Amino acid sequence: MSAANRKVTIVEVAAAAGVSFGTVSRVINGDAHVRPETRQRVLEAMRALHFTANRQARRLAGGRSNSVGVLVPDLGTGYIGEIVRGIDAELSLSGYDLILYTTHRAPAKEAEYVANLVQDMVDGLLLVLPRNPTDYLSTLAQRGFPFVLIDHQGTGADCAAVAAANWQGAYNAADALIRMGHRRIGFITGALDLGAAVDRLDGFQTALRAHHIPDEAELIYQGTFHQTDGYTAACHFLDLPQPPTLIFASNDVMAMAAMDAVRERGLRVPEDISVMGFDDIPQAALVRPALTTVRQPLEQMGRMAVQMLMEIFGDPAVSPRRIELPTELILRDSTAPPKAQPS
Amino acid sequence: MSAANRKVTIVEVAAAAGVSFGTVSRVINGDAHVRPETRQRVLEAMRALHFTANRQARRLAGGRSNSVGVLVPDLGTGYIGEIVRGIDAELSLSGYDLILYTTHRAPAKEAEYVANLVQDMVDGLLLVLPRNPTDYLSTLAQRGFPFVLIDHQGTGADCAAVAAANWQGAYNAADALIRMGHRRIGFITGALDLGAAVDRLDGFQTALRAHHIPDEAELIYQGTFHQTDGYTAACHFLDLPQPPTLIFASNDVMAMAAMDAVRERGLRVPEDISVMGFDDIPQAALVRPALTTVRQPLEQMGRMAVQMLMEIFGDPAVSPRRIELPTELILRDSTAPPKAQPS
DNA sequence: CGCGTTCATGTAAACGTTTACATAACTATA
DNA sequence: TATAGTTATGTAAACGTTTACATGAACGCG
Repeated sequence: MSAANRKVTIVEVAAAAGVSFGTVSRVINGDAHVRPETRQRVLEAMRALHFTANRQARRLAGGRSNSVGVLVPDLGTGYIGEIVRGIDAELSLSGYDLILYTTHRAPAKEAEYVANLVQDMVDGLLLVLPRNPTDYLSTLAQRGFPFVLIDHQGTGADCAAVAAANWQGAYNAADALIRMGHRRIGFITGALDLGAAVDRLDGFQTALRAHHIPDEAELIYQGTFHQTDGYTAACHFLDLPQPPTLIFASNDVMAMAAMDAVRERGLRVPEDISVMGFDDIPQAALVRPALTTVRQPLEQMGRMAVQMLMEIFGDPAVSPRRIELPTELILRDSTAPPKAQPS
Repeated sequence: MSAANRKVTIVEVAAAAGVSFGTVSRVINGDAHVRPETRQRVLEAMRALHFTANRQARRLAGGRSNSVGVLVPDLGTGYIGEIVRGIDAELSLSGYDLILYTTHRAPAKEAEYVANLVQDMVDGLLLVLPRNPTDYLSTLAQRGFPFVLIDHQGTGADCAAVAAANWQGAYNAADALIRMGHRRIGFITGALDLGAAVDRLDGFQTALRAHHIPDEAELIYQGTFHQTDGYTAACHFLDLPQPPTLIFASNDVMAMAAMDAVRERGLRVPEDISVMGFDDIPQAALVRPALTTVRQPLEQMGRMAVQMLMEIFGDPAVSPRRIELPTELILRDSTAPPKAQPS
């Protein structure tokens, strides 16, 4: 109501409530040693003065800042965006603030810098899709700083992590499409320095083997998860003497680009060739034909990561778990049984 | 190299460099009063010790935290994401960190709380699409706290702001499509408590008038920018005795939903009915048929806002400007001249 | 009824900086 | 060569909290 011109501090609240600032601090931090009636008085004073604790000072003095840092590689693909949505939603439930860092600019060295920097700002860290995190992960772990990895198939080191069942998703999808009749499948990999990409490729190849389909080199195109790869990969496949009947891209973005390439050749999806992706980003359902894909529970991964972090906050000694969330094949309109089946 | 276990402070750097901590502080802040050779020694010590200044302490002591807060309503639509991308890119150029707050949870009152909270955390604020900002805007302005509004057609109060030429965009688009032959156009509005939505509607209606086309109530559907509105609006229009030949949605998300509705009726876009949107979010180009739309320079709006903020940092007394970035009609495949033209 | 406990509250130091001020070391001037 | 005027550096207080410790009041027990 009244336009307090300066910042309201704990001391002013104390004065208003007729107690010392120490007591106010105790009330804020929920310390048990404060008489209910005193607490009430303090609470009222806080409300009346529109008091909000200064997080800087809090954290500096050794308390919690009630915010967690989120490191993401970028914001471009929609894929990250979904994860962040989940994180944000869950975080706000717990009354934490989100501090977002994009690290697309940060090669090797900057990583440690960022980690360092972030450390005295936030209570914990959420690392989305860390690229080569070995550098600072050890530092973090060793200092006992709370963090959880999202979508990183790590070195197996015992870090708290949440990921999607990439291998399983790729396997199941390939299996289903093979049963549908496809035997020549062009696969576009992701950036193979990412565990997720390797897992998807591996799941795919295992399904092939399970059906006794030979693993032909010309049907594996090495991509990097970027849109352009989808386009060039599709061109490569279509130029083959015997093109595949299905293109399976390691993510949706590449799959969509592949569809464009197919159409540019005057071919139709899925009548002439089927296309599928991985991720189920929002636009996968919007694109025409709607994209068959493997759904990663992106938003839920974010939520889960936050929950794990809160668990760690509660008990720092808790042994780090790695949670793998299930993926699900989403059949839409971009896939169909192959039209001409020689076999 | 060496695994410093504790946080490195200014004092340790001072010891290593053989100077007092005051001098180190001066070096950090680029104070002129320090001998070049001393500065060199301090710099080396900082590097050797992997020193990074503690932002909390810095800000608490009255300095800058080198981070700016960004308030967004949510992260869902892709529309906001683009703006944030621009902000992030430009911010990192200036060496600032981004602190992201999503306010979807924040009705009326929380706004002031958030603003208060944020204030002692960041050096400045970027408010994306503030809903009813009058509450805290005055507080902010009155305290001389630096901030700039993004995509808010305000009360005309003199706040720094960047926006897109919504009126012009809608006018030009409508004008172009009318010249293409459309005379019955169904318009889906956005949430009319948002200035942008009003401007688009107004631009559209003005174009109609300019071409002496009567403004029929049944051809204006009041939406809220959400996907479902697009669907129901399209159904409404198609059920009309004389359906429009073009549906003009106030954003891309509604336009895409409208296309779905059209297709469900067994009609084809654009052969049977044209559809267009507004924003040019990334998926607008991906969707089939690719969506005709009005491009808002989303990313650039973010960049511009940061630049304005930096300007304010540089000289707080600078008089607040309102910048309106031009919009552009992007003709894609979802629009075509109307097929049967009675007139 | 007095003394050791327990519980509520006040106090002081610390967190890592910045900034205003004090001081020491130089210059330049007369 | 003494002296005022700079310029570089050191020092102390402040920022708004938390936390360990000190104090004082109330209470139960023998």
